[in-house]
Amino acid sequence: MTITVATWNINGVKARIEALTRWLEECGPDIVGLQEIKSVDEGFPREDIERLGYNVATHGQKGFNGVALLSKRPLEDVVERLPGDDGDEHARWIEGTISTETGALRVVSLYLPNGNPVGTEKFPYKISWMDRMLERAEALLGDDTPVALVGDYNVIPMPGDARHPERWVDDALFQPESRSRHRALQNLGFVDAQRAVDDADGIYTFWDYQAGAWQKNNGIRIDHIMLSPLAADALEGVSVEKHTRGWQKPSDHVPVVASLDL
DNA sequence: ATGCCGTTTCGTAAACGA
Repeated sequence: MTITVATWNINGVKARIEALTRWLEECGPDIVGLQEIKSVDEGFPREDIERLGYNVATHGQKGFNGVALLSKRPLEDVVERLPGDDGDEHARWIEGTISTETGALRVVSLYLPNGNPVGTEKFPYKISWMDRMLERAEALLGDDTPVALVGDYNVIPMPGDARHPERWVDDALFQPESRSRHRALQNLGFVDAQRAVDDADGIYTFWDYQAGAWQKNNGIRIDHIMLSPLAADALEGVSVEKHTRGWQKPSDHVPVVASLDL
């Protein structure tokens, strides 16, 4: 049976509830990882989403960051922290498992640190966070359950993932240290779902609000669905929901959806 | 380009984002 798993950096769930519910009704994904909900758990518009038939698990934070999982099936074994640094209070990680008639899928919604500006403490925080992510990703491979690591990675993996790669060479999203760790995730066995189904350049998931980036198609691909080998074997297709960027009051990111025959 | 735009906060300017 086909399970659709999606990721969307919503850039403020309360400001975006109209677009979010519109897209959930239109697309009907089985499970969605949200990032940048910018809300505490108590402020999350849970009822508006539950009304559409979704279970909701949130890991919120005041003001910024914050991740969530929305699932038509019950969410089991929810974990809200990335291990490796008990002092890290940023809400950037939530994982949960859904059961299907034929098995299960473990889904992580992750919001990887931006890391800018390079040269401040923000960049080593990003890199050490990625090292922690790699540790957790490797541990998840030890289970029999297929895994989907979905989210805003804040990494431009390849030059072809940016309209103007030369403009990003000094940016944390395109640093060799960021890109090599994204490759390390693939070397563990995780597959970039988008590249697996279509290796074309020029497929973007983010367009800045500034300087007419959307109108000029000055975009980057930084929202990724990374699949463990068992999940990648089930991959049927990927959709970048580009049309949502043209809606009223859009997020600067668009959803990415993978279909898995599990 | 210390710019552009958008969301959030014990707000009315500043932090954060990419």
